[in-house]
Amino acid sequence: MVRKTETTKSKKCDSSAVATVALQSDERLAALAWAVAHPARVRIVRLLIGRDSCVCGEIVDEMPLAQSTVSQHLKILKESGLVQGEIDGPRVCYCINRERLAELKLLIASL
Amino acid sequence: MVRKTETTKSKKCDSSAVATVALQSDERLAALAWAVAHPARVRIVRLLIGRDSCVCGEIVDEMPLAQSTVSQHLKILKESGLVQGEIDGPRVCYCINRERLAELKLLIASL
DNA sequence: ATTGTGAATCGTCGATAAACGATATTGAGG
DNA sequence: CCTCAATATCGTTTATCGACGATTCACAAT
Repeated sequence: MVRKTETTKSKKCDSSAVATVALQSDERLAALAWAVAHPARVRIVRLLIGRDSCVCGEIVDEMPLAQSTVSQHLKILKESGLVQGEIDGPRVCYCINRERLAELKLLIASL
Repeated sequence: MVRKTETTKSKKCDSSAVATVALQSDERLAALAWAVAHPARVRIVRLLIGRDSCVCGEIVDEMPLAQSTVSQHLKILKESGLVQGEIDGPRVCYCINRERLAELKLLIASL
């Protein structure tokens, strides 16, 4: 009845060393899945995959969302690593990080 | 500069009829990804896949979380369809819904 | 150096997730 | 019928998301 809650509270950062790898894998998968866990971000990812070359804020034009909102989603996608952004003159070109995408696919496929 | 925000506000439920399928696919993928977008839920899914047969609240024993919290995650997994729960006597057995899992894999793989 | 445009950030708001403890609920068995 | 154990649900708290408008930042080009 006492639930091993202490495990969470007392030693959050150092783990038991045994299942560490699995846990990290869980978090890795969760993080990548999280990036794609919103319709708008799925849409963006699809857009970027479609145009093999990079695109910039024309993403905004393709979405029924405010520019700032799209920018937020792009930020999340960038943080997950699924998307990369390069500054190209006055605008920013985004493109898919194929490696990360492959990682996501692998992690999901090997479930 | 006026952003087509109206699109969202005025006609949220009926879409242009063209990209409807794609949009639904986006939401489908997002919903399934969402189920797996949390380490604890990834863990649970892995547990259930591991034990091909159903398991019950021994899931709780495997997790450093309170019983109620695990129950919440299970609820989310159930709502996504990834997991099914059957009442088996005093306890509840959970098992993976292989079809949904396959759907998730397919949707991700076909990105 | 100034301006103008595309993009990121800030601040806010409402909604929802995540976690917990406490309280219901359910079904087996005495 | 009552009890016990396993789950689910409720209620609360804190943190985060998602969306927006407004502002700021960065860079090319004049």
